[in-house]
Amino acid sequence: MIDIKEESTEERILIAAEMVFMRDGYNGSRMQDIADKAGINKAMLHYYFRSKDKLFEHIFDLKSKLFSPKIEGLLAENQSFIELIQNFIEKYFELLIANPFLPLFIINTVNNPNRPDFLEKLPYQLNRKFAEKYLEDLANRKVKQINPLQFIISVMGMCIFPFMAKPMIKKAFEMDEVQFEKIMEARVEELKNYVEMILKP
Amino acid sequence: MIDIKEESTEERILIAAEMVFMRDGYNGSRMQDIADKAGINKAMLHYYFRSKDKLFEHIFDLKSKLFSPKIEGLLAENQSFIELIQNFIEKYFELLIANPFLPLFIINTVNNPNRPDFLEKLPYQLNRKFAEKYLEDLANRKVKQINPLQFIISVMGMCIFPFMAKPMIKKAFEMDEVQFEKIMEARVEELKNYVEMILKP
DNA sequence: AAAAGTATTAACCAAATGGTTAAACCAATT
DNA sequence: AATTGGTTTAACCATTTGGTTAATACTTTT
Repeated sequence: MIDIKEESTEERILIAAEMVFMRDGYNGSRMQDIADKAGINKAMLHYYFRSKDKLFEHIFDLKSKLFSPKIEGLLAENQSFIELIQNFIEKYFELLIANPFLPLFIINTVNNPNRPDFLEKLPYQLNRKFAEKYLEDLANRKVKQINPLQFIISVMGMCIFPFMAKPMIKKAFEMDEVQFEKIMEARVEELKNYVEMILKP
Repeated sequence: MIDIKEESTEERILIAAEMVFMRDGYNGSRMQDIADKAGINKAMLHYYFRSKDKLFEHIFDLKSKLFSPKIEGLLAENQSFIELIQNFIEKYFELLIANPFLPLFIINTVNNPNRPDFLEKLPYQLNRKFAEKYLEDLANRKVKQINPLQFIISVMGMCIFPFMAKPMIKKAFEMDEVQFEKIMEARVEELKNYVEMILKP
């Protein structure tokens, strides 16, 4: 348990709210729970953030930016599509290992029919840039012909799915937490190999 | 909207509960909402199923069996590991297209820390049988050497992920519902190709 | 037809929950 | 020291929500 006593009240609320919302989702979260975790009175939550909705929106805004990561850094170096994807997998796994609840949080929020506007907040540039780079390399015969849309969805799925299905995976393969983490670390290289096997002409 | 007026009260409750629980999750669902959809009094829900918990458990029991599908049928025919996986993808997509909310429902339930027992209810034989078959084919040099555990997780992820990320995918690639469904249908062949490219020696 | 069992309803209840208010507290300013 | 502005608290409020109850309607048995 992190000690959040040192921070300012507003920071403590944000840290507590992030913990609770990420773990329990909007509907499963209780303002009292957040207040307790922040070590403050429930009224303070409304003093700093007017309502549960507004507080949630604040957390979502912070977290949603992480989900489709900025790939400017990846694109900067003049690399092939295969290298680009492999690089993406590496960076994305770092993020997911640091934020294992992020996928479920984002996907649940975005699937909530009561909050269609939240869908707009996610950054979507990434997919187009991937597709562009793919077509460029295809013209130069540096990659096999596949459907880039399907391919990108596949890569995302292979990265994200295990973090959402973690309890099932642990159970199915009789793993403890440490073993699971080891598997996730090893997964990066495995996926990079798959990418090569699928794309290399 | 399906007309459920013809069915018995108990059946109508189950149909309504399935709709609501699958869409809104346990915490997001309201007993009143289920009662309204079933066209009955709220007290009837408690008359037939003692509590919200029990009703939810009933629905989960029915749906959880679908998630890790029986592969006896697939294993019966004496086929290679590659064919087995390809066959699995085909059958699994049929299921997912018919039950697009199933993955999110199961994964959310199983990630709920308040209900650790629900994790036990899922069928897990499938993974072991896949691994066995893989090792058999590996010995006969019919498949490349990969990590079967990582591979199975990858296949599951590639199948399941797009159904959970559907709102984001539609938004990112500016698709409507019909286009999305077409992409999902086409996805089967694409994934079967990936499997060959990864596994064929 | 009477009795007995089953299904259904309206009204009600208690707890939980998001949110408000008015007073108290505290730090800086004058 | 008094004023002022922001911060914090305890108590309170209204609504929602899962669940109950007692009476009523409907079916089946005798």
